[in-house]
Amino acid sequence: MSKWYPKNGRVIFHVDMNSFFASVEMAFDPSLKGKPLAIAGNPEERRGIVVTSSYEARKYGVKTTMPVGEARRLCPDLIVMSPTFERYRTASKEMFKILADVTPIVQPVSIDEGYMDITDCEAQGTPPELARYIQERIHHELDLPCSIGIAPNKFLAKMASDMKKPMGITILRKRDLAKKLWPLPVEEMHGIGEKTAGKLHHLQIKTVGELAAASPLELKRILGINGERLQNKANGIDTKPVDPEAVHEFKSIGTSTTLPHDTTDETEIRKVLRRLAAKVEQRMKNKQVLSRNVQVMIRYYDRKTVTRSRQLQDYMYTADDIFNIALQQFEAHWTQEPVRLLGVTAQDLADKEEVTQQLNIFNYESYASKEKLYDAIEKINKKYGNDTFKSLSSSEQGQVTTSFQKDFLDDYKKE
DNA sequence: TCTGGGGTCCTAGGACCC
DNA sequence: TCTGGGGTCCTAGGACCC
Repeated sequence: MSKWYPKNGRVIFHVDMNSFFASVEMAFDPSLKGKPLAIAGNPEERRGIVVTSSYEARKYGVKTTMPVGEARRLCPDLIVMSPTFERYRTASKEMFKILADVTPIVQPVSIDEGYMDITDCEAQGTPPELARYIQERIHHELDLPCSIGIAPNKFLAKMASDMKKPMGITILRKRDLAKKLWPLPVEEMHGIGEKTAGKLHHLQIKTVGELAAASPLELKRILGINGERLQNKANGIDTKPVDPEAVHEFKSIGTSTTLPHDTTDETEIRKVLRRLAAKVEQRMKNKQVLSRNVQVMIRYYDRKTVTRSRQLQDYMYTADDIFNIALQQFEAHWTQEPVRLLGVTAQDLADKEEVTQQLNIFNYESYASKEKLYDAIEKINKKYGNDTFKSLSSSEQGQVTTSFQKDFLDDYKKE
């Protein structure tokens, strides 16, 4: 067992659910099992692309992001279903519960995959035994297939989980690199997409092994700092820890929608923006965060896409605020050309609790006198409209005072 | 029937301050 | 009158991933 748990090394798992959405639907309705199934948006609303497909469908060449029409041509018996996200979220939670039974060091990276650091799980068995245990529990309890990669770091674990699907368990050690990793084409490496692969091909770098051995200066020239990182990964070097907290650290909350038809109708656009803003508000409320930056995204009929954002002085979260800023940004930058897609994103997020706490010193109790408070309310109403302040909860009142806090604090100190 | 919707990270230029 | 260099913030866009 000791060979598995090196003193200075780590043992990392990457757990990857196989064709997750399709598998969840099959677990929910077993009559779908063994059939070619695709989860896709509604073609009538121009959202008709394949999100996930079952292995049976993949045999026909059905692939993710393929338009439904094309998928049907390739596979006439294809069953096409709309996604039911509630089901996927529930299954995902159950899956992560099973992982958490093994170790608290679990980092979810998306709805259907996550990393685990099992270095300190020696008492529970060898890594292959543990992987088998996790895979079987997910299979028996949730009726879902997954693949697991076992490696000394996250990158290699990720590459490993990809090597055997479905229901694979793959060990990728440093000493296996030459045989298992280096022969792969660069575009199969996590972190290398179409553009980067193109640039590498230009330098006659076709395989991961060639990337590992390439000139660091050349790589830096064409890829910048990313060149060094990719080369390190190609050499099996990745020091990023499994971070269980990462999932709580949101950077943005956004939503977007492709319109059923391209439009230049401002009334319609306003309606859509309002709806998107309401959705963002709801999701911010669920996560208890405030935002200080709103971005609007406009995709035109020709798929040309622009984003315009605005940084604010104060944190906000209401649909009205989000909508007003988004609309203002839209109106300031729209070229009048037909719009295909609209998006609204709240950025520069902060924990509501933390912001409120910071503001607590500016709440009623802090003011030297009632007069001081009335004075503050008057100022706020003047800026935001009469009775605005009264209609807010105390924590919201705290937020509203942000922009005045400096004044107040100065006055307060004077007394 | 051409190409959805949710994100993260990085870069680069301009404004502004010292 | 001409003019450096560092740091930070803001904004827009690109690349990538699932």
